[in-house]
Amino acid sequence: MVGHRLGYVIKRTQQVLRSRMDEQLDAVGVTTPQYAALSILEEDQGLSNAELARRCFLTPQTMHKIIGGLEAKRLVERKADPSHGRKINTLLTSEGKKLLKKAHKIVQNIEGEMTSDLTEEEIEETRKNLAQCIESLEDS
Amino acid sequence: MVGHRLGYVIKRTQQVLRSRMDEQLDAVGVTTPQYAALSILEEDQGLSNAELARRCFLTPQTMHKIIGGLEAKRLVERKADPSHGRKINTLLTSEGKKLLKKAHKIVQNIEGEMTSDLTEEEIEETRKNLAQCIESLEDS
DNA sequence: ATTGATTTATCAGTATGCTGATATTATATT
DNA sequence: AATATAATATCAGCATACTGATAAATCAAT
Repeated sequence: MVGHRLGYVIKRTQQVLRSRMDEQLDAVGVTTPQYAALSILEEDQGLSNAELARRCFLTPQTMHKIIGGLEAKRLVERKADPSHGRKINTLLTSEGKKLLKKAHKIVQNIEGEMTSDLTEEEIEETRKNLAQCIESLEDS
Repeated sequence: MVGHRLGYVIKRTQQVLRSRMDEQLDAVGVTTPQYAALSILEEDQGLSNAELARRCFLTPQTMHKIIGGLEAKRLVERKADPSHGRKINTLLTSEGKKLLKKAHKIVQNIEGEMTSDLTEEEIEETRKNLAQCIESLEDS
């Protein structure tokens, strides 16, 4: 039976988590990937599309579309890099910053729900083991 | 920092796992969701589109497209249910069955790589904790 | 038996996420 | 300085994966 494999459980967990996030982030009008991009921009204002894509582990083409959506909603704005003829820097607008505060609360809440029946040790153990899985997959 | 949260690590693990699967399943000509659908069909021949969607936790609309792709590759065939005027049952072709055997080996191999630096106890612990996460999210 | 609710298949539209392709700018090499 | 390499932006196309909508068949309940 396929449902017993660790890979299956990882996939299913991500799927349910993503579903909850999309559901509840809808209240502030963004999707989960859009939230992720905004969060990275909050840590590092003015990243280019290519840099943002690398931070989110996405292709530049995918990130280009995500930024397009955020721009249409006026949550980010793009300005040509003064010291570079090709880079276009992306910046959070004040609306974007405001929205992000609400979004963070929503996501923290979901994460809290998710781990509500685990001890701190169990959470840390799981995090550590999954990090090891990532490393092993990347080395292979 | 966002990179420290359990939800982030779950997402990243699933992303790398999916990437390895897409990469290596390409050798037999299927995508990861197509492989998943074929695997369910192997356990239960002749499921309808709606039933298959529920088993894979996908919408019927999404599954409809996936089956369409598999049908075009002659890995499955669809036959009207004799005792039902609307259901269309999906069955693995002999090519589908043959391909699935190779695909299973590929996926088992990747899963083995992924967990190669974990003990059986760590794998079981991780599986159990993630299953708890799913339950908590579903209850919320 | 007719009505009403559910199930199923499937069309259309949007948002990811990928590969492939192209053009432009920067950078490194000679 | 000229050329090759790399980085960046962005177009197009395909495969998921979602919601919304519609039509047809089944089932439940009077």
